[in-house]
Amino acid sequence: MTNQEKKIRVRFAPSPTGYLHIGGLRTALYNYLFARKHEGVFALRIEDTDQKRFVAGAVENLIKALEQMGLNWDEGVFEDAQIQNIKSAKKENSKTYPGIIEAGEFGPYVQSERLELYKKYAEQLVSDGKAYYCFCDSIRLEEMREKQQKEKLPPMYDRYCLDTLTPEEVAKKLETKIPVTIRLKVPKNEVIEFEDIVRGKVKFNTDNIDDQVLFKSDGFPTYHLASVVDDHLMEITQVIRGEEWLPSTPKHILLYRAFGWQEPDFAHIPLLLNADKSKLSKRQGDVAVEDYLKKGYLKEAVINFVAMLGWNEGEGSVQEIFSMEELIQKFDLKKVHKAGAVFDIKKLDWINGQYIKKIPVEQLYSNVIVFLAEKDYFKIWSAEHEAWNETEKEEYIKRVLTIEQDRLQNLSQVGDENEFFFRDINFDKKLLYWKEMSKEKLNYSLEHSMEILSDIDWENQAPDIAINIINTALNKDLEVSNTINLVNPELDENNNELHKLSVGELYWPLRVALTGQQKSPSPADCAWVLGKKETLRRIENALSSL
RNA sequence: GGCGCUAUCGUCUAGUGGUUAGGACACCAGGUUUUCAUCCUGGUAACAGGAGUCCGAUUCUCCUUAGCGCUACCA
Repeated sequence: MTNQEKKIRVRFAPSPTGYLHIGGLRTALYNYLFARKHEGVFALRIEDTDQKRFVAGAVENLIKALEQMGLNWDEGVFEDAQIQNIKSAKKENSKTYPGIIEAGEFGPYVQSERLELYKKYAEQLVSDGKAYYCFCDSIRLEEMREKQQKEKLPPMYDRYCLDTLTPEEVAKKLETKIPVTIRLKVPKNEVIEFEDIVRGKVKFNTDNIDDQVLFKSDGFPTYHLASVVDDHLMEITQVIRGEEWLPSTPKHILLYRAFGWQEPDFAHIPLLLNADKSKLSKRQGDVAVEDYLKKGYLKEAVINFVAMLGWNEGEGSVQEIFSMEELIQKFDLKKVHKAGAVFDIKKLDWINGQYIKKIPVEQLYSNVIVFLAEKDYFKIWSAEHEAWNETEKEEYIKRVLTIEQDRLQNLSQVGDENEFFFRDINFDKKLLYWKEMSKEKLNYSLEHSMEILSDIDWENQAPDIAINIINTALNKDLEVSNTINLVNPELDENNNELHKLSVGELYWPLRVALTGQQKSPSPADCAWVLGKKETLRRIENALSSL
């Protein structure tokens, strides 16, 4: 039976190193889409076989981020809150991670809880003559490699322990508790060929493959052994993973063969790249999914963006925006690209804007609030600032705006590290306006922002003006009663007119809701002056008044 | 160094043995806009190079080049 004919089972198997990498998200997404499309199972397994890299809370972070992005999985590791939705009858608390629950028939799903298993299989390979014990220490290995490099030879294990040790010597050494590893005995001059779903035929000669360590002296397996054993035991049918694993795939195939197991299908998806085409890294921007969420990107937009990096439906399609349902329906591993894709944040911004336009106004208000609150620059709603009195706030505002002015004047000197700051407050446009504005005008908006906000009879004025403004924003064609519905979705949940309000238009109702005025500083700035509590109160009040 | 993968506008990509090589982002220009995360119209811009197969190659083959990945008791 081919893997395609079996019940489709795929997995995302991250190693918990702190956070969910954006590239990891895409790998998880492709697995998820493939599983859902074929009505298969999507599992989450934790590959924590490197003790040195242990990071507290990483597993929890991973689960949380995946959950936040709307990728739900069927078996593997879960957090408490998710577990009621999981069908599997078998649920157990993780032995290593407090608060983590493992559900599914193929557990444990945490590799550090499967050590005995790997040991058993590694030893089986030794007794079958497919692997061997190695007692070489790191010093010898290092010297060996140095020598090989000097001689311009590929650095590979020289089989010292296989070639020189007699079975008796091995047995003796085993008893003495000298650190020992188990290495795969890679056959000589054999061609390993396999059909990769995205790349087609790929060939490797075993002469270039090192006798990989399978089982480490600390009692943990390496990735190679653990993933092969687990994928087989968990009945994984397609291994969908990053391209960086392509060179080690022949090792894995050798392992499947040594065990006499059927290989899964492999799909090696292209890398995500920095602007300079190197593998996407922390150095050149955010790589953690949670960072993007924090900046106000919508999860739908991030998913949409990441899905299109290396895949599209082809056939001349010009569609750019896909819902998760559409992605599931249209996703095809064969349409995944071979070449890496540069992660271009500008396109994400645009996609995000498309999604912002679609979401209901009411939700958008809260989104704006979140967005404002998360601005790096306007760190205004911390406990510290909430406690400030008006004078302190004014002082602070003036100070910040002065800095802003300086920054504007020195725009050309600002380096890449401030890109985020400028993007967030749309500096290109702001710069133009400010350049044109006279000093007095600038002062006007500064000094009067406080005045406006304190003087107006906001309670009475705001609602009327809001209706007017919104009417204007909507091309003046709509009845006032309609408009009320637009702004208060609860009155008519099916009112899709809501979607007609554009992002820009949102600023007007928001301004009026906050200030009761048609002319005022930016709503963003007003919200900042008012503080989070008051801002929310005024928005709610405006909504209910309508 | 060795092995492998990859190669269409700046970026994400569509596409074909014969096309004005299409779309989107970005960019530029113009317009719209009561400042803001508005909108509209238009424009610039690509088949890495060289052989071969063919009447014809961006498309098929080979080579070169470039980029990237891997080359650990990391994953």
